[in-house]
Amino acid sequence: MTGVLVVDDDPHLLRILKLALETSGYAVTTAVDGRSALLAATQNPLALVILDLGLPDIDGVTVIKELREWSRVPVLVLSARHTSEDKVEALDAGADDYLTKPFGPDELLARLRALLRRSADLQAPEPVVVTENFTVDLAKHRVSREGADVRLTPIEWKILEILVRNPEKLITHRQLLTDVWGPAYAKDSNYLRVFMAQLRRKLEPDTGNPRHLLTEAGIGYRFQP
Amino acid sequence: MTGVLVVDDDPHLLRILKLALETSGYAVTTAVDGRSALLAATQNPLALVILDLGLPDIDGVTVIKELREWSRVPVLVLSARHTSEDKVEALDAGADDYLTKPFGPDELLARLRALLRRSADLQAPEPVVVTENFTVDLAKHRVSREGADVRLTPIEWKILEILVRNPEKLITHRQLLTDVWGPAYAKDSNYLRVFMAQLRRKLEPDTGNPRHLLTEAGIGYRFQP
DNA sequence: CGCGCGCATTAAATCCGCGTTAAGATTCAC
DNA sequence: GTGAATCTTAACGCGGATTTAATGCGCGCG
Repeated sequence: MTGVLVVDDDPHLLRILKLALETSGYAVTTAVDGRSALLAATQNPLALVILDLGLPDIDGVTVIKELREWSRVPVLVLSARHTSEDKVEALDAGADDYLTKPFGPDELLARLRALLRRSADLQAPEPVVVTENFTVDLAKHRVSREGADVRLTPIEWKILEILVRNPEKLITHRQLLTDVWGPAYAKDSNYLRVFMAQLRRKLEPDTGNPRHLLTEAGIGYRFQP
Repeated sequence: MTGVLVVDDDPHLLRILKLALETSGYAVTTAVDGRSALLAATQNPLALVILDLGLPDIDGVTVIKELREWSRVPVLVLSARHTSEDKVEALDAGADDYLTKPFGPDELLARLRALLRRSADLQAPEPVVVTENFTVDLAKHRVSREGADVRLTPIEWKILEILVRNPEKLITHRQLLTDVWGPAYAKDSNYLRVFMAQLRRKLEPDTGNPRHLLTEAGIGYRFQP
């Protein structure tokens, strides 16, 4: 089943969209503001995001940019604003399509199909990441080591997921902190140290010499498959 | 250079589009009907097709379908028809985007960038700077020399990043100091000497005769790829 | 020729971030 | 309400990164 995240602050429109999408066979999760949208995006396996730009808490373009820091999921923008500047800004921030209200449900669904068709090309048919010591199944929210399941707490999972979704890429303290605890905690990296230690204790054979969850002193962490 | 095929039966609009695209740095080929469009698509290496639906010989949707028989090149449709049915038909035939006339050139270019960005993911996502002695991967925050990773400290990385992001450009002491240490340190260039020495020791084969990290006496430093 | 200036290089001293642990605080299930 | 799991907070030692200082080199200039 294809997972779609719909973000809109209008509960009415949200209901309609959810219904229409579910009727067409998509698995829909919803969010009503930017913060919870970004949260939901880390916690669900998504094939596409439908994003209304007019959100109560964060500017929609900012949501796109933050999402693009670590995800390439296709983003279809809805907006009441129809000037060229608005469209250019959203598209250049990382959106894939821009649909102005009011719009017909048929067109929305067709554009959605077009985006999914295009991104199906690069959908790595492997939501499972394997290392010689442990395996991570993004879709199933599961981690196992030597055949046995490893129990991860929510925060541990979230950190691991962000790192694993960006193999070999250096993820900064700032990004991890804001994605897990919110922007208010962007400075305090003590949390990270504690939880990275936990993760390594659970996943690394030798916590003193980590082979997959690497520290980049002063900057962040990196996952090495 | 990115190749774009523009198909439109209106010579005036065709000229305008060609000019706008070439100004933006694309290599443009043109066609005025469906038959020659399909022919041109077989003969040129294309990154994208801009297709007007109102063609004299073949129906535009048919053109898309025929093209899709053998090519997955992104197709951006232009059309004067703005009903849902038209859009759905074109998108489901294989188009990636549908823009109704009249449209602003800015929006067209933004949508085109969005499509190219998406399809670029499929090919080679390598924002890497290479010299004959070392390579710098900005996205992954990685530097390697002769295949082996080079460990850089945060400050070393920051300096290198600034230089590498501006190849051949002269960066002043002042700019490097303020970007790395903050405006308060804008005067003291001793820091820079120490760290440039470190960088050269790690990256240059002959630190006495640097080939890539050059000193511009009295002014600043320069990166030469 | 001697002097001063800016740069490169090195080594020592200082400082800070990291990993680690463990003790409260909080949340959640029942 | 109780207990277990999880999160927060604080403290400490270590190693590496940054800072600081000292030295040598090349060049222009008096």
